[in-house]
Amino acid sequence: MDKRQQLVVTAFDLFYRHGIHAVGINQILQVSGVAKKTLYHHFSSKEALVAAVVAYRDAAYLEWLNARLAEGEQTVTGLIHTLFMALDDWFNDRVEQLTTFHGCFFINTCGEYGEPGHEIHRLCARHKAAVVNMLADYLRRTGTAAPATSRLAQTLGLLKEGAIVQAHVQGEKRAAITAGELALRLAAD
Amino acid sequence: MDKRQQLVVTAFDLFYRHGIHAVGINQILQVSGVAKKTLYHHFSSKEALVAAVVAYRDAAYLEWLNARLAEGEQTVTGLIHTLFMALDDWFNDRVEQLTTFHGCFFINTCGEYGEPGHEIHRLCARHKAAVVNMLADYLRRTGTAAPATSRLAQTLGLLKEGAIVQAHVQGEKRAAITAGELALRLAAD
DNA sequence: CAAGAAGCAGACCGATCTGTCTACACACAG
DNA sequence: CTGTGTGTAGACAGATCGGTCTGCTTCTTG
Repeated sequence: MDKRQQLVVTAFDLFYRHGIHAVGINQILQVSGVAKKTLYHHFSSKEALVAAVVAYRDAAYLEWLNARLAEGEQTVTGLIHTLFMALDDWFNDRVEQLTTFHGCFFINTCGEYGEPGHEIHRLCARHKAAVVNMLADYLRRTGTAAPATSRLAQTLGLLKEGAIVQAHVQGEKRAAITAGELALRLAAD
Repeated sequence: MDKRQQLVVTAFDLFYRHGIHAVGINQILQVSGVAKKTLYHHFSSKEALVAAVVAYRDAAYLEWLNARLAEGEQTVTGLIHTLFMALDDWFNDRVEQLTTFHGCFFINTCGEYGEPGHEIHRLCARHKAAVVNMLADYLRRTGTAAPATSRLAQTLGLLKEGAIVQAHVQGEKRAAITAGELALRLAAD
């Protein structure tokens, strides 16, 4: 793994656990064992590193979710079941790929970059849109009618965010199961 | 307004807008026009101030929500309608009492204090539990059966968190309306 | 071989961080 | 009258912040 990747992975780990503004550059350097000069060779500023970390998590999360959805049954109910079982695995730390659950990195990050116009905030918004798009794609493949897919994908997204927040803030680790049952009831109409 | 309250209100405003770790003590002092000695007279540390700010927002939010729910129709569907209309007002900045919408302060704060054992995190969890309890209380008064009330209150809580996240991260200001429709469909069963 | 990219350690910069302290002012209760 | 509580302004301390820079090494590539 090259130094750039080492920095991004280490920074993600620390940012995810403690928040972005709570973690200093020097801490990232110490943990990753990379020299300061090297960091500023790859990134023009801390914020550029933050952007790279968001992009890294974006790619990792979408890859994981896509793999999970692809291996499930390709029906509407099958997809919903697969989605919320995947979330349940995540909440209960059965996915090494995503590291220990500390809520949604993108939601947490938007808490620190609250202005909707900020670049970091926009990257987070784009991630959430990408997730809903992915869900819509899978729904479309099941043969659901077009207007219903995007509406259902939005609904699943809303339930997913709600479950993540309840799992993180309240420690309600069964939130994915609950949300999945709600989703099935809503999709039945 | 005494100096202690001035500090808390100013700190909340800055924390809510920019995040907690991004705002320094000196900035709070400058904006509030309070002396540093006075701050440390009332609070033993920045974290003690943070705790007071969380408690302040907790009280303010619960008071607002309670007032809104009380003036609505006391039926299940009436309550759901009232709840999500209130959220819609919040998301679209029609509630001066809550200041400009920047997502949920408690969710944002949990992003910065990710460890579930941390005192600040626990205060946020308690707030979320208090909201669900309030919803359950109102549902109970409509004459709904006991086991159904707590389940429905949890569901409403999940939809509420999902709507808040979508409204903040995605800028989807209609999220409360969407979530309200879902809630009505779920409650109809 | 030469050049440049990528790496190291860490000194250094000015700014800012949380928190302490001095010195003084005013109000109010015993 | 005299302490106590609440307040002011701001110097100060020690640590840490993001970021720059020097000097040196190693690898790769034209």
